Amino acid sequence: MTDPASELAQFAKTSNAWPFEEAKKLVARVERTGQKQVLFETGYGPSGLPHIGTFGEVARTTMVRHAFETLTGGQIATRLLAFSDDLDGLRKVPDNIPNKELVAAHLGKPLTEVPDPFGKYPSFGEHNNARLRSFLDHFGFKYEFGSSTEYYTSGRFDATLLKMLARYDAVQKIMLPSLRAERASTYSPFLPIHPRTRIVMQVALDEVDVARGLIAWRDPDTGERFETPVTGGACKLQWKPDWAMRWCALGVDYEMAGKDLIDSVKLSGAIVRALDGAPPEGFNYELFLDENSQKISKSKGNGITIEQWLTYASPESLAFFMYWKPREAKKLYFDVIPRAVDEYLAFLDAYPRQDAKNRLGNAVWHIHSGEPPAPEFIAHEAGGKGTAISFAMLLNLAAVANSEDPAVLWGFVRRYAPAASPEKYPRLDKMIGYAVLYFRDFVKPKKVYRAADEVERAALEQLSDALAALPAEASAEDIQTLLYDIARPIPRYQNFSAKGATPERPGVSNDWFNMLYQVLLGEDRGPRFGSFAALYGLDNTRALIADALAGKFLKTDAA
RNA sequence: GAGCGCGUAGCUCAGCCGGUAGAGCAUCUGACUUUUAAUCAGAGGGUCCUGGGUUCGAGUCCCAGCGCGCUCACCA
Repeated sequence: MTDPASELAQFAKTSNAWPFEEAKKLVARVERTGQKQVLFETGYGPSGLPHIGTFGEVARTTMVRHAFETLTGGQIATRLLAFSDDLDGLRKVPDNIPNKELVAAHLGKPLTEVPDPFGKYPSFGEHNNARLRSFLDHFGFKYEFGSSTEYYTSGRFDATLLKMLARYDAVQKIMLPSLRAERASTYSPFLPIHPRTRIVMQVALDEVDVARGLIAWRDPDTGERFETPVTGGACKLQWKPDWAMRWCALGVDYEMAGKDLIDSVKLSGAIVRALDGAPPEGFNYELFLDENSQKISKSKGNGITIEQWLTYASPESLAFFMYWKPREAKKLYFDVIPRAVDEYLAFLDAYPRQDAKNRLGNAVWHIHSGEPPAPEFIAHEAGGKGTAISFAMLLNLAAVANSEDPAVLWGFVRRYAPAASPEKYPRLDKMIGYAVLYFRDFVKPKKVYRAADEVERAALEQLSDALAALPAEASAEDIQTLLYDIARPIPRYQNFSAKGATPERPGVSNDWFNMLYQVLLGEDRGPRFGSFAALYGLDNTRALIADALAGKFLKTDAA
């Protein structure tokens, strides 16, 4: 019998799309170990809010997960653990929170012991965990949430923690060469939580007592000596040993990380082996860069936020951005949005025409977990084949129409396809909404308007008066005729070589229309002006002329 | 110092398992002239960073180099 799932799996085996390449590593791992389940992990540091990188990591990991399920025909169970390192000590007060003094009084304590500055949760850590979960839920990711504090205190890590204590020397042998001398002298993989101040202590160890499962250390301020069990949440691990311990204790099979963590992955992997475990599969993706080609970091606040992206484009376009070439450094800034949208649409457009093998290499297959929606085609005439309307086209349209009103853009779309409507094309409708916002914020400010000279000024005033005399319901054709009649007597715009032109009734040259675009719209090209005025409204058009003549659009180079 | 990535038309980039070098934009030519460009037809444009190697054959694979960018080496 031909099981479609296994047929797909056969094609998947030869696919070189990166999620399959990644998933194949996991298939080899499963074949090696005979395990019946695969665990994916993504990490999260709850000292900040979830951001675009968090989205990228979960989205990409989900793509690998789905590729793996396809390769194995669903025979191996998969889990995705979104793990929050909320036992980590708070290092500094974030800028973007209220009640900073409240939080500042608890610096150094585990995030789950710092009060919530928003006053909604028992702790700051729990607040941010909740934000992470609602963030991931909002995008519909399937995952399980894990809290470091909960895992530590419940004893789930105890066995591995004791093992690390027993292998203390081996761990130090791995870690110390990676550190500078002054840091190495006090380095300990175990960070005891001070029993009185609750601060996560970074102190040199006095003694390692494997038999009793304890470490001994001294308070640097008072000199007082403490003995702390490494188990039960009394003690946390430095992050590289922590990562390794977690991989080992939970049996993590896959975790990806940015290229800034390449060395950390190596060190943590070595520690896992020292604990007789096997490090997970994974790969290093390139970092996102801001407009100046600098690494995007949450603390710097450069680049673009996920909210900003979603103001101007769909979540699918962002998922596409995450899919596309994860190993290449990419600028993550506003100007990449239109292209991401259009490439996504192009792949969506191609998908129905592709055979199974090519579909598996198509980004939209990975973005939509194997079930991309049908593309929306706008047909020029009933029964026509239709074309997909691109974001670039809409931006161009918004620019030449000079409009932030979706209804005006819809008017132009209907000129092309009379049967189109927001109800019939909901995704196009959304895209039009995105386009007008993008136009308003990024295109319009860069428009260059030209000042009208005396002849142009007179002609525009004449045009404005003539428009005022037209009935409000004047058709595009009526307006177009008016435009020609206004320009015809003006020598500058006369064109005697035009078809049907006579010396008594000259044609009108393109210069007339070009002037309208340059002075009124700040563009070298534009829509058929009669149609524009009809859609835009006669009063609005007159106001536009008045504003242009008043010099309101001219850049004042006051600097 | 170490690591990662990139280098293909004027610009932005594609190029899959090695088989005569591609697209969009830009440029140029032509068509259309109560016309709009969200149009139609066509053209030009390349030392695929350099040098070696493998191969019947290399933009593609391997080695070395050059250039550009980023990251790490304190914390996560």
